[in-house]
Parts: sequence; C-alpha cells; structure tokens
Amino acid sequence: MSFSITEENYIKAIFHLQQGDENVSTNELAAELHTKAASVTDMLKKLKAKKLLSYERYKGVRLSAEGKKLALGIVRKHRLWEFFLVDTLQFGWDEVHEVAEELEHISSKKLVEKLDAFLGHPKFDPHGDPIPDSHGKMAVQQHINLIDLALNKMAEVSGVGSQSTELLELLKHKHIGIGTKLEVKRKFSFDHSIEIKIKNQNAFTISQQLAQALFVKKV
Amino acid sequence: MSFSITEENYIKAIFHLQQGDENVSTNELAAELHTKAASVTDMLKKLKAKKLLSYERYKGVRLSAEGKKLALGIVRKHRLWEFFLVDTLQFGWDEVHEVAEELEHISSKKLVEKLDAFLGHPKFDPHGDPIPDSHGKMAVQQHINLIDLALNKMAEVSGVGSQSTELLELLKHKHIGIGTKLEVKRKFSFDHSIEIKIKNQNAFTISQQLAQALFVKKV
DNA sequence: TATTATTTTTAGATTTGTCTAAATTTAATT
DNA sequence: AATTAAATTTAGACAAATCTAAAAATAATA
Repeated sequence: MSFSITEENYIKAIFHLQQGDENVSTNELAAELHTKAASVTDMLKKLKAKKLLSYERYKGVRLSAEGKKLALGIVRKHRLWEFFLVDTLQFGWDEVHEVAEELEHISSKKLVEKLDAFLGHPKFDPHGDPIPDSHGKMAVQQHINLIDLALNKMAEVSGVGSQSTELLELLKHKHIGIGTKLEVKRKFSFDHSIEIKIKNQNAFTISQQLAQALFVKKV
Repeated sequence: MSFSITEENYIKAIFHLQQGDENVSTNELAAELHTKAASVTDMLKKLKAKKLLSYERYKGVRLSAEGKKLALGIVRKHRLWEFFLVDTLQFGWDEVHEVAEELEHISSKKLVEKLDAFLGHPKFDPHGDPIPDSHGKMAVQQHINLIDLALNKMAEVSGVGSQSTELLELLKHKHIGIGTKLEVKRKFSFDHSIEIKIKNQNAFTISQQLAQALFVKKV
C-alpha cells in the first residue's frame, strides 16, 4: 500500500510526539502540523481505516506496529538525506532540514538502500540523531563531540578525549565534569571556539581544542 | 510563484510535445499524461491564468517564455538526478526514469546547484540527452556511443571510432555507414553484444567491439 | 456535585484535480 | 455546401484535504 505525502506527515508527527507513554492528543497534532483540530480528526479516521494507528474518539491516538514501521522508514529517509546533504553536497548542518522534509517522501526503496550504501551506512545524522537501519532498528544515542553539538540543545558531558593531567586540570578549573549539563550558545568560525552555558552560570567560551576533547549526549 | 507537482508535469509534457512548430493539442496532452481531454482543458485554463502558456479554445497550446523557463528547470533537475543515480549510486541507466520523475519536483534551488557542482557540471544525462545549465542553455546533442543508445530509440550513425581498414571492411559488409538509421532492439549482458534493426532489414546482432566503434545521434 | 472551561468531534462548505456525459466547434467527406 | 466524423469544451459530480462554526464530550473548579 502507498500513502500520500500528507498521510506520511501525520504518521511522522505522531511518531515524534508519542515518545512518552501517553496517547497523542488531537490538539498536539494540530499544533505540530500547523493545521486545525477538525482536520486532524478527519485524517485520524482515515489512517485508522488504513490500520496505521489505534484511535478512539476523545481518547487520542497511538501508532500500530504497521504505523511505526512506516514512520521509521520516513525517519530513515529523512536522516539519510540530511547526511547526504551535509557530507556529500557540503550543505551546512543547519540548512538541510527543509530540503530533507521534501526528500523523505521519495518512494523508491532501491534509492534508499543505494544511498545508504554510498554513504557507508551511517549510524547518525548531522545533528547526532540515530538513523534507523532497513529493519527499523537504530543505535542508541551516541556520544557526540561537543564541537558538533547543535546550538541551544541541552546535552550532558559523557566522556573526555583523553585522560591527560593537562586536560583534567583545565576541566577542574572550569568546573566541567562527566554529567555536567550544558548548551552551546554560539560558534565562532574565526578560531572555532564555542560559547557554552552551564545551568546557573554565565556563558563563557572554550577553545576548539577543549571542545574537541569533550563528548556529550543529548538529554 | 510556486507550482504543484501536477502543474509541473503539464508544463513538462507540453515542453516535450511542442518541439515542432505546431501547437500542442488537447488530445496529445491527454494521451501523454494518461488523463482525459476534459481534465486537460481545465488545467490549461488554470495555467493560462498563471501566464505559463498561450491558449485559445480549440486552438491548442504553446508555452510562454515563463513556461519554457519553468520547463527547462524541471528538465534540468530530472537529468541531473538521472546522472546522479547512474554515476554516483550505480543504478542501471534503464531503471532511473521513474525515480527521477519524483526527484525532479524537489524545489530547493540550492540543492540543484550543489548537486550540479558535485557531479562536475555534466552536459549529458545517461541517455545522452543534454542537461540544461542554470540559465536554461543546453549543449547541442552530442554524438553518443552506440553501446549507450537506449532501446527502441531511432538514431543515425554520425561517426566511427577509427578509420582502420579492418573496421571499414566490416561496416561495408554490414551495409552500415554515416547516416544509416537504426534502433537497438536488445542488449545481451553475457558478451555485451547488441541486436540492431535497420529500416527494411531484419534485425541482427553486432559485437561489443563494433558497437563501441560507432557513434550515433538521436533523430 | 453542579457548573464552567477546554478539548474534540460533527456538519457543511471550499479548493484542487479528476471524471463522465452531453453539447459545441472544427475538420473531413460525400 | 451539406453532412458525418473527430476533437474539444462545458456542465455537473466526486474524492482528498482543508476550513469555520456549532454541538458534544471530557476535564477542571467552585
């Protein structure tokens, strides 16, 4: 069975919103998709008839196994294309999302598999989000280099690049350790230094060398 | 202004059908697009209102300068993506058309230009058709190797790979010369021999070596 | 618990692109 | 030139996805 772009966008939105264990509400979906609650209700009835989700009126919605499989396929395409745009075509990591929103609806199964192989079966997209494999499985969120962390995304320090005393001395002085929660506020291309903000402290800049020695995971 | 996928497909179809100097008829378009004449009439009124073409009822249709520009942009995307699929992703040249039909509607200008640069600004797609540049200009049809000619496309021999007496002896024996019109009917992957058909003659096979020594242009 | 307030659904209308069937125009033929 | 044939357009209807306004169900609060 094949699905319209609109249907795919509903499925993807539900997938992203149902991370918790509660059902996704009509209003949440309407907000996410920039549409009205009445439109959402209509579409949910249609997608229920196609067995992509379970839905009882006034009770919210949840994807079926079928729906989840479809969602993972779309997410896979989205993230593979993002990787391609940044890695192969030299796009900036911050300008690929809208393009990938279009590319994720290209239907060819063969294209996805060939693209995946060409890219070397990447496990994470340029934002550090995991790319589902052809069976829908994805790696657990990897530690990413602090230098690659997107702006304004809360992350937690999870590893250091070396155990040298010089590095640890510097980290101690700056009160940074494993488990420290921080966000990157700015990136300076001149010297690749970055400005970070730790909760309850003022923002401050750290050097490229230091940023590259720190690994974080998103929280 | 932006256009729907359906609108783009109409514009592209008109572009391909108006190569002669006559207007394109409603029925021709209906056949090309696998739709009905009544639907075509409706759409032509709409595209006329958008100034993409000139249309008077019962008189057929012709693209405006605007429409031609749009068509060339779509053709450019189609052929660049075909080149990408064959050259980068190792698709067979005969399995890329349908995928490119989808990819040609991806709107990002930047994507097209980056893709073009990544591919090295190719002048011809895998079928030998010229790729319009970003200004809509395309090279004159290049002579392509007979081995690369698509199946069932009428072409005319326009050059030979060498002037060796051995080659010319063989060509004379087979009654092939510059200007001979032929089509490729089959390709055999075992030895890369191909079966060709010359007007008013029975089809016969020629070797890979001979096919590679012949250049043709589409007619 | 009764009464608001919020959320969600229904009813009816709109737009895009399509269709069939009937009417109209152009082309072909006697 | 009159008539038949072919091509094209109009009229009216339909499915997909959306909207607004009103009704119904659930949640919150006095």
